[in-house]
Amino acid sequence: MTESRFSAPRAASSPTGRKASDKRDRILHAATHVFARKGFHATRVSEVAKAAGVADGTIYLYFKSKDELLISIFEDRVDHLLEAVRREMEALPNAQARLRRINELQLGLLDGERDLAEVITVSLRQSTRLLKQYAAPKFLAYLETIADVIKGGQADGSFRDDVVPLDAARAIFGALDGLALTWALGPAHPGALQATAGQVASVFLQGLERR
Amino acid sequence: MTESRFSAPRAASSPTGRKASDKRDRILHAATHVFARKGFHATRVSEVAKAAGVADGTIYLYFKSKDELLISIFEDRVDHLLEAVRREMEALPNAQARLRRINELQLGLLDGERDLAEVITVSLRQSTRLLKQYAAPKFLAYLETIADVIKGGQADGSFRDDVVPLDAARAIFGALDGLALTWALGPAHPGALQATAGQVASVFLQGLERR
Amino acid sequence: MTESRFSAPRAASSPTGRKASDKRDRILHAATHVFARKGFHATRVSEVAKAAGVADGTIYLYFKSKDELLISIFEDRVDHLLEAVRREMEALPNAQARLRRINELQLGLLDGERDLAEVITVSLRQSTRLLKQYAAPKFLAYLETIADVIKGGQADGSFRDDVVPLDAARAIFGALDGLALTWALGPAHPGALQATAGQVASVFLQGLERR
Amino acid sequence: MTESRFSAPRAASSPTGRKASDKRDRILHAATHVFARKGFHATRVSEVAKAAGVADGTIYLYFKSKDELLISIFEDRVDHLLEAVRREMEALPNAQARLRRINELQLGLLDGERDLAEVITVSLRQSTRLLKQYAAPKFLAYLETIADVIKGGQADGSFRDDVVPLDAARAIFGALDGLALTWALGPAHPGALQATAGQVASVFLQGLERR
DNA sequence: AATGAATGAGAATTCATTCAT
DNA sequence: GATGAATGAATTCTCATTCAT
Repeated sequence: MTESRFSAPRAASSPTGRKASDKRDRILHAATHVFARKGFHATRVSEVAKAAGVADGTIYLYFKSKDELLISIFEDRVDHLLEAVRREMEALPNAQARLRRINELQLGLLDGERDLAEVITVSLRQSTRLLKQYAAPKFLAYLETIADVIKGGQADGSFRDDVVPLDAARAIFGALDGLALTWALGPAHPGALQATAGQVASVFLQGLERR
Repeated sequence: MTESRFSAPRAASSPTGRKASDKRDRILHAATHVFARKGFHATRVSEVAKAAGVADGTIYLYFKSKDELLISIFEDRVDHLLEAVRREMEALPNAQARLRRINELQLGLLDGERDLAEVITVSLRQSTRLLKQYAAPKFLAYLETIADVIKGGQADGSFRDDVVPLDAARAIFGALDGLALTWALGPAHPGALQATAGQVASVFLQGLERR
Repeated sequence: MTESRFSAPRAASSPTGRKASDKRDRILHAATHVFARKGFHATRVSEVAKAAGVADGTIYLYFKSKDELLISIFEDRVDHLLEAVRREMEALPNAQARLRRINELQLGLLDGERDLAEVITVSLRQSTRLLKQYAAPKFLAYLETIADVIKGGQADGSFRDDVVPLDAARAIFGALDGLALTWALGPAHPGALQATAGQVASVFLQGLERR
Repeated sequence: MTESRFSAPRAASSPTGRKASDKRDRILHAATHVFARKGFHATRVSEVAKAAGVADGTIYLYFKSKDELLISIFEDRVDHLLEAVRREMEALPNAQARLRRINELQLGLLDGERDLAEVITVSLRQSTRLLKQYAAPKFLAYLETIADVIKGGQADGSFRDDVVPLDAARAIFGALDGLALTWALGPAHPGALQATAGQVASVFLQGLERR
């Protein structure tokens, strides 16, 4: 019954069209929290609604289904990541620097956000549909961005030619995802992820280096 | 509620002396197979029964619940797998060879344990309770086995000292897991995974190499 | 709960002097159209709103509920139809001509009342409450109108005396209803129905003829 | 909770395979009764289950959906009708006798069964899917059987050539259906339907007669 | 008056589990 | 032990209706 618990303290930004997206975000945040705590399947839609302070039906105004809700958490994050990566890549001098930055960005987005990390690494795989979606356009776009960096390194002669860029991209994504998983499952150490990112980058860079 | 592991007459009884446990194994194998294909939640108990060639109710003579069935796969088989990995490690001459073998084993390329590898990769994360209660400790044990290989390599001077073994293990696990996931979900290209596995090992080995 | 027929200023108000009732009529016509197409239950209130070019909530300014909307179609329009049928009957010279005209009218071939005829045929039976409470009496009144035509034919000696007028009316209604239903459900063949209507009339007329 | 209320007093007929179809019939009868009373849409599946003395889920062992349940009532009846009509047709001397018998059979099947008549004439049209099904194979087969009788009459020169047999069949079916409808809506008069059947047949026969 | 975002009661259906045979 | 028909609790999603703007 209590209205607008998150009524957005973010000051009065734009005059119009903020309320609606507010609600979408509220649902998304609530879902991330509850999914992380109980797991996707064990969470009832009504629990998400309650946590978001909206009616059950309201969720379906913003998301087609419970599955879509989970997928949206993932895609929203990939969107941000993809945007950040694309924005920064050009400014960096070479493939090495780019790969390092990708590592930092991917882990940085989860660092300090246990719930999100848990959902991305654990709940995400609880939805068969999402799993199929794992090869979804947005995710693939991200992998291809990584692959492009590797291709760039191969083109300028600094990276080995014998690795398939897209497979390497998958391995890098997976490596970072694996770190996030164990981090999410273990005790919380804010900043720990970022620190590790440098090491992973270092190993991969040396591993990809042309001899 | 009644405890029921139904160890079953493994000695006397029938001519071959293993009839009862036969059925339990059949169910376990069938479940591993079907879970690997469709995921734990998407699989109906009746599908496991059908695949095992028994009636639905029969499953409940051997396992308390669907969850217990998944847990039993872990209890009965993951331990063996983990033990096998450790035993193999010892037999191998150096850290490089060991890391390569880890690659092969995790991707289930040998031993006909492909389904089991997939259950671990896909179904593992589908039961929150299972994940936290059973899988997490074993998962850590597995990671430590990998970490030990890396420590060994550092000790004998072939691997870099500046990487934290457990973090490297997490990254390696994640990289392989990510590849296996992509592969398990897409159309089957048996050869492709094996080739990729070799590449990943090569990258990691070069990446970990002491200069 | 509040009674609300909102008769609306039909005189003064706007330049054209019919704005408010305009909207009520628009909704009523839109509903007739959509109900005719999809049936009462399968039609969403929002679909009626869209077809009428008003907001969902606006419908509730003019009608208490979705059911009332259907009832209003009957109240506002079926009476007119029934009256029109009766008026027409009087103007026609003999029972044969009248029966032919009944055929045409019921099949909604004239007056642009096709949708209304379909609502009566299809939606009529979809609301049990509506059927029993509103439609049944009017339905009987309609049957009696047909029966009166037959009685007239018997009185002037052109129709057989051995058929019970009301039963014949029921049969005629049913025959036309059955044809309309088949026609409404299948692909539209405007000409085909008209041709069929003529045949049915012809058969019934010959069938009722006194020898 | 109470088991087997209708446990079949029909004596011990066949040794096996009677119980299951018993349950199907029980559900079918219960549904006919409840649908007739409350209408199809207003009836909850759980109400049918309760009336049949089975669990909600049991209904889905015998019928795919609530819609299928309604359709099955109709189709079972059409099956009986079709079978009876086909069995008898050959033995009858001419098209006139056949058409008379069809009339009797169609109405006779409903006479004395108010619930069934109400479901067939009213509830049947409450399901959009069923309406589509109105052109379903079984129903069409029945119409074609009637049409064949008419064709036969045209072939031997006793019926008019200018009517389309299938349209005439629809009109005849509709006429009988219309009689059943008003009978179902009005007060109960057992035997009334059968009596009327003769009149309708007489009108149609004279109407179809070649001059 | 008009809007349409939000509501939340309500219902069909699924499927793990049981138990009479 | 084995069966599989029957169970019924549990849950997503829909959609008529409301009401703040």
